[in-house]
Amino acid sequence: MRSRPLLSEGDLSTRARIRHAAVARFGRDGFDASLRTIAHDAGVSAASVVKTFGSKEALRAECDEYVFAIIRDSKRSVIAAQSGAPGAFIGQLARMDEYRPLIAYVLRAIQAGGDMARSFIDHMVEDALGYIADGVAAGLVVPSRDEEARIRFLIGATLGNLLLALATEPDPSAIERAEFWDRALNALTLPALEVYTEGFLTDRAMLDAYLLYVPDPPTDSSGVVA
Amino acid sequence: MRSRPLLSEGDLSTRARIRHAAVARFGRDGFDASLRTIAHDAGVSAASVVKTFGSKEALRAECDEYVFAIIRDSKRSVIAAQSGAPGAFIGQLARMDEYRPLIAYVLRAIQAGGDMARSFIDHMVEDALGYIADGVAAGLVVPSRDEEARIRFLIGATLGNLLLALATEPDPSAIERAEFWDRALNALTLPALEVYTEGFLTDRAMLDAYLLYVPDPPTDSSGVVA
DNA sequence: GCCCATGGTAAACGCCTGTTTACTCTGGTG
DNA sequence: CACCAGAGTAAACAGGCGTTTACCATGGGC
Repeated sequence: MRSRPLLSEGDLSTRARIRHAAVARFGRDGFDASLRTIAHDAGVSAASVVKTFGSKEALRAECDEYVFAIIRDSKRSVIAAQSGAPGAFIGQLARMDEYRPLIAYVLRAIQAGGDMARSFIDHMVEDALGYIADGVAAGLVVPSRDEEARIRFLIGATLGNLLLALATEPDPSAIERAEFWDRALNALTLPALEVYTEGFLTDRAMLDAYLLYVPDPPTDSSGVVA
Repeated sequence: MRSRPLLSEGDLSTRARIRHAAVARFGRDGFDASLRTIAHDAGVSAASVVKTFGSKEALRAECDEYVFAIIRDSKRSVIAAQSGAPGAFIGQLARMDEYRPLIAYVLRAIQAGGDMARSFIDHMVEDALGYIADGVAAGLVVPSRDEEARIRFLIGATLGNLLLALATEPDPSAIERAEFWDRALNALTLPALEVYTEGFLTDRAMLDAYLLYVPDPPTDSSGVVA
């Protein structure tokens, strides 16, 4: 019910101002960003950050929760656009000025790994399992021998390519600008649509050989085949 | 012409022993690993590392060069297996005990970004441009409207998925064990072969809409479309 | 008018980092 | 033997980090 639900700079409590600065700075520079830098961004002292949140780890946890919640909500808004590849909604959000810092934060969190990365990806997988099943039922999507493994692969392809774009970008401030995301997403869209629509290999030799080698698609959750 | 050309533990000069320890430790823990840890692994003092290499940055540079050179050479050995997706040879190498620390190192370097990551990926792209063109000419590979963009996407899909597996692995020592790579690679192989062989979307609507929206495939090297 | 809770800070603390300094040991040479 | 070059190290150093401590201001309740 807030009039400007995301990152508004002006009339915020100290706590919210620090959190805002932390999300932006973590997204820009990664989680090695120092408390003093964040404090400076927020216009307070480093001691004040610790006094407000208890510790850097607690600040990080609150940022995680904050960003995660907003992204989760926003997914419902753009869920109509979820007809494409799993993970593509990240790209849609990154094109919106107000969501861009949050997407940067999410990518940094995935890059850093840990529980946050795992649970975020798991959440995307669970989401995708639903609407991909719908796509298959509607005849829009080719069925797979292991739906979850395919979804993890496709999400990994999208996120992984974005991660690579992030890691190989020389200018650390580029991640804040729309131009960076336009460039990264445009480079991805055509080849992804090509490969997903027209395939990449013309004959089935490799797939059939692998299917022969591996007796059956796995039934456990990890997609591991013996 | 060395009898054991890669990482042999025993009869090495101090310089080689430190470099060996550094490659292994950087690959396991990333480049934040401390000089003291590496020195301890190599059985020397931290001062000795600096005295031998000049600085941590110089040690890192020598490790980069060393690993890069070996991977580059080894690619020629497994080039017969390069019939599959771009970047897949990384997976082949990771299954070999002697190359596994080097692959871990490369992934950490890509994760860390910077010049090393860029030049390594560029090198893979250049390689793939050649043999994918052959595949297209032989009728084994579907042609693309922008070959380089497709290759970057496919390489990013493979490397990105491995990066995600690395980042979401809770046990930091798992990366040294064959089981981790088997798990990660097995989870990737089936869905990749499926999508590359059978496609993912059944109709051309999205691709055609995008092709209509974007006037022409780009001719510049970056794959950027306006 | 007093007083205490609240919110904030400057300065210091302890720890870890890469690096430097001063020193010791060892082995080969004139 | 004398001696010097090279390899190696322990200990100290400077700087950055997250965090703690002691302190200051401000403002509402008795």
